[in-house]
Amino acid sequence: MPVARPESSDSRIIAHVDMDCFYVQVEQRKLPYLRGLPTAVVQYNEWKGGALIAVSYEARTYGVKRSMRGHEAKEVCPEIQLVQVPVARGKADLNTYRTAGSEVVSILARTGRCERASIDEVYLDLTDAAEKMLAEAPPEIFEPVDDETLKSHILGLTNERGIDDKENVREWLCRKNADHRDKLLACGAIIVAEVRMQVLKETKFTCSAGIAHNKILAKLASCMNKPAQQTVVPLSSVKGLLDSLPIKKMKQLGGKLGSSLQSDLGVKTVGDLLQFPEEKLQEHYGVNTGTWLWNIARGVSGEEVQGRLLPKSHGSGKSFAGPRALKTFASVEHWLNELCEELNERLHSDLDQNKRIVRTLTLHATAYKSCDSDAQKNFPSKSCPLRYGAAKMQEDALNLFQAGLREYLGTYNTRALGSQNNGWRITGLSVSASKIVEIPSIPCCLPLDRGQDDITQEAYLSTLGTESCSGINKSEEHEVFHGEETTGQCGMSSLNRPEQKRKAMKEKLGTRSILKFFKKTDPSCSSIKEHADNLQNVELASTGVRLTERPIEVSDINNGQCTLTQSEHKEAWSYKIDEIDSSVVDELPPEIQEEVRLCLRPQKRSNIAKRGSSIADYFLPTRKT
DNA sequence: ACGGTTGGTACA
DNA sequence: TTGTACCAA
Repeated sequence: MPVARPESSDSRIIAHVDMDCFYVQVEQRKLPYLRGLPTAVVQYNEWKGGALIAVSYEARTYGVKRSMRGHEAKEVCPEIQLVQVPVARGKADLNTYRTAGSEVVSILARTGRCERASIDEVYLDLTDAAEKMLAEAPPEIFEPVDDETLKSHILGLTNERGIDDKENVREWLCRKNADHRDKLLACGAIIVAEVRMQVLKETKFTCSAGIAHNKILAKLASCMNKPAQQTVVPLSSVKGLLDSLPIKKMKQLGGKLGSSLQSDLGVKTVGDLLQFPEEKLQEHYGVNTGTWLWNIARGVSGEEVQGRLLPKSHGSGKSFAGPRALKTFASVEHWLNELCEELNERLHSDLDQNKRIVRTLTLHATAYKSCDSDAQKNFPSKSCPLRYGAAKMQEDALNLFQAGLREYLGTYNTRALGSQNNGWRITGLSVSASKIVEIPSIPCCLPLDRGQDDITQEAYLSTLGTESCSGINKSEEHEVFHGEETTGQCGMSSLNRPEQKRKAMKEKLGTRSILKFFKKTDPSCSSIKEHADNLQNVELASTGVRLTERPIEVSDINNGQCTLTQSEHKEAWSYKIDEIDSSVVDELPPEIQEEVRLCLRPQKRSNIAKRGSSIADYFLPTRKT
């Protein structure tokens, strides 16, 4: 539960952007004849037509739901178009959606501090941009005519004179005597409408958005009017909104905590929460959660937009339902190998594109014992330092599994570990990589060792050659995603980046792009500074000149990951460098080890000795004290 | 014992 | 720190 911060008096302007049935849109862009048809994306299709994971709005009108199987969907909507998620290595492969999500993030990030909340959701802190707009071009003077802005939904706004709805919204946006915070919200709405149009223009994807004074209200609002619409939450509407809102609608309260509030305290709506003193809530749910609940009831939430464009971990997993549960050690090994191959590939993409290395490998499994009475225990997750290369990861993952299985089965039953099954079943396996550290100055052309698989390695090297090294493509891509680069800062991409071109593009452009209101005041997100430092370039991007010059396509982005700005590297590096353990460096692809070591300060060796310095120590049975 | 897969956070 | 649990979509 996020820590509440009531002291921050929420006069920020926050937006939550939510892609509309995102996977469907990705498939419809790829297959344009699907546009306008009832469509769903299904994962696998062997069993009952596969599981729906995204449903178009046309299909929803037939009652098609995300929880359905493909066959059920066909029953209620016979003409529904079912598109399958790509499969690689016997499992669902979501890379195309990751890539598409990154396209969107890279556009939204131009507006201000940006947090990638999921593959298809983003938070934006538009406070600075809104304040700048209000100061320099307030809506009350430069009346917005933009249709997308006027289609906004303003919670609590009534249309008493029965005039045209858009005219009604325009009047609200332009009120001279409005509260300062309402004026900022109006600016936020204009900014969000414009950036949503830009997303549509550059990606062909629609999205919906909520604009409010904090994250939780923005999130709440973003799904109130879908698809392709935006909703504003003025301060004056908050109480009326929350009073009758079912408690489960609030983010974080859709699960057990929400149920507990309902059953234990009789709280049905957020408004019902208001009766309870903070102390009471703390007694029931702990200090942090109690305070958080007390604030949420009042529409207060101080969580900041994180300023993070990239995921904090990578995972690859698969479930083995019912009869497909794994019974043999060999089958577990097989699937771990597949999962590790995918993970390894994604880690190398991250290294390539973002210069990030990963430090920890974790194995999760779900299991049950058919005969055993001791059904409570979960299969324990296990982790160890991550060694790059598919073969090493496979070896380590299998060892982690073995360690977990021993613990899961208990000491008496260890003889059952042989390849014969002795009652245990594995219904889920996943490997994940976490503790990602950004590293500077890895030359982008280094041929990285991919691991053992020749085919994979070959494919990798070829993409590296064309995409990462010399090609025009790559430098163009850098230009889209990077801001100005700090000179002298381990300048890797300055080599092949056409700086001159930027300057040449400084010509005068359309007069009133709102993106010019982005300001550099927030030190916590360096990318904002960069964009502010390059106003002309930002304007270029926002006015579609870049688009005209070279449209963004799916193939422009390698593997579902955005590229970090250089100064983000610098900032992260400056305080994370000391944390890199030399034993981790040992496990990097040999070619970059030296590179990384050069950047390490006079070693501060610390915490490798706990388990011993050998990887093998991580797989021994955990000893009791 | 099946919406799957992928991700995030809080806490002990 | 590691491992668990919960949450979301």
